[in-house]
Amino acid sequence: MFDFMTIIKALADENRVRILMSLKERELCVCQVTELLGLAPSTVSKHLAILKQARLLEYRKNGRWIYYRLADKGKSEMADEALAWVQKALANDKQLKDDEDRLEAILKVDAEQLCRKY
Amino acid sequence: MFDFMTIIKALADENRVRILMSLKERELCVCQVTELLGLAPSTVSKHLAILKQARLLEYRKNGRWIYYRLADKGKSEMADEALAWVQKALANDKQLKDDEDRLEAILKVDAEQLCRKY
DNA sequence: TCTATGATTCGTTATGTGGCGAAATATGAG
DNA sequence: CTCATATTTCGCCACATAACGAATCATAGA
Repeated sequence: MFDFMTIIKALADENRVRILMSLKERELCVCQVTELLGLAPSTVSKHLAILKQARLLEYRKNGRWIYYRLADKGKSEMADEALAWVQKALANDKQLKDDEDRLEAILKVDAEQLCRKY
Repeated sequence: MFDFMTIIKALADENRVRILMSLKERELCVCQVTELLGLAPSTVSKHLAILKQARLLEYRKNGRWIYYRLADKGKSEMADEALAWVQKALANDKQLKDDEDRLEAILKVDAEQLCRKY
């Protein structure tokens, strides 16, 4: 029950759901997520930490950059099923399609240039 | 996205999840749910309203009693899948098994006698 | 080492939410 | 109608949480 509630509460914020969906096809560094959501870096960092705690995300470091991705499957069955459910439920969401389009543009900008804004 | 967030937020409270799971096999009137959770009737009523708004529950009136049940399938695909996911994820939850046991006892008491306490 | 920079942590503030009791509503019984 | 009772609505309080900016930490490069 505790693990389940941790996952549900992690999902119970629109910006965190947007993060999960933006990571469906690729990994992103924090500044790219920040650009997508239009929030302060500290806020995004907190959201990522909450998703990580729920075992919905993992990350890897590469120099000064930290790349987040959806959790690898098989580590937490509950997390796997939560992610599958969210993706299915929101597969055709219009707002998230907008995010996807804007993300395409963000990915075309050099990450180093993008981050320098903050 | 709005419907999805409404459902997720409805699920993001342990007492509301307990309500959903207690209704898995049967309908219950408000005072039975109140007895199960040990909360004030007004609080339970609010929780039920939130679940109803998310289309996870329906109800029927019978005299002074109002019986709540899980939403009939086929009305909201998102709600159907949410309920299926919750039930699968928590199928073996220990705390919820306790609820189930206590519910058995509550159901043996005449509902009229039970409600008179409040 | 020193500086620049990506990310996180901390402190604060505003808003949201769960809880209760009192009052209101609705329905059945007498 | 009047009273009892099952439920909901309302007003309030305590606590949780999302947001920001400032400060801190960590790492790469000069």
